[in-house]
Amino acid sequence: MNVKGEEDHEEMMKMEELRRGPWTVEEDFSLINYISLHGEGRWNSLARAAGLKRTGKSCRLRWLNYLRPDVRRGNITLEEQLLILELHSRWGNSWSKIAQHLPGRTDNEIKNYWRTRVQKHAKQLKCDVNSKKFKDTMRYLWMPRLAERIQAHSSATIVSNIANITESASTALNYNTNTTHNITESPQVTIPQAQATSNTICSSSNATSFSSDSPISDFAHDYPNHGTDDFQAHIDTDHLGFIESLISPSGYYHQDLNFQAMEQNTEWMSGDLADNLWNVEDIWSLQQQFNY
DNA sequence: AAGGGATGCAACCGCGTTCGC
DNA sequence: GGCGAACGCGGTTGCATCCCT
Repeated sequence: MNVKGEEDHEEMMKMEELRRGPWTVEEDFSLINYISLHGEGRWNSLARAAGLKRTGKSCRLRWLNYLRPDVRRGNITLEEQLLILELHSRWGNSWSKIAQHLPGRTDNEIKNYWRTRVQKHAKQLKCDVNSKKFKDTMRYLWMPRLAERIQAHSSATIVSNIANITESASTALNYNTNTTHNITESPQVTIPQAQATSNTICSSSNATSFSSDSPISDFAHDYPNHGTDDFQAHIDTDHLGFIESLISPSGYYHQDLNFQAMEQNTEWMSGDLADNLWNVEDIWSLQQQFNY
């Protein structure tokens, strides 16, 4: 065996010692314990020092996506869904960038959400997730509906509080539905202008007439930490301003869409969020009104 | 009850970037 | 400035679980 061969063999031996696949409780404990004592970083040496037969990469991933104390687990909330849609429309698949604006959520989690939920619906609609058709469907149907539901769920608590804040903040931010404004340090939440000149912004005639029967428990489920400092802290004022802007009559419903008829005709706005927001048949029939 | 497809998510991989020597 | 190691990101895979027949 030549020198190169020996090196390869040694590398293989090292590889054989390394564990892969799901982490055990013992491994998790070792990693948490080590990081709590010595901090994170230098992942390869950390893995060795902690006695873990894992690559540094694997340790880093396990820590960031699962073991970190501030990782927020559980269902993606309405608000988070709305934010993901908006930020994705702005930045595309920059998951880590998007994740920075969803406290406690990891890029991996957001990526998985996008792939399993959003792309699934694009597939069902037989259109590309990056197509104008799909983006418009998101923008003019899904996002306003999410915003409506968020307000319906939280009108007595969060949004009313935030609305006050937003109102005062909007002055400082020179916020209105036709401008952009800052979210934390960088995202510019653009309030869409309904296809520029060809489609004008219009109001929904009965935008607040639904979802009021949604059980309050939904809210408790979606916002398990609401009311806590932590939760309040993660509600960015500007995010809520953005949500408010999506809600008619100041929102940006497509003028050609007959939402009143749709709401009378479907049940897709009530019940479980994720499924009912995307009643494919309803959306598809509405899409015909886009005159593509 | 079983088995096969669908789904969701944790984990891995490859590659580009950053850092430190 | 060059080089290797470490880091971070987006894409992909593998597997456990769920659901339907």
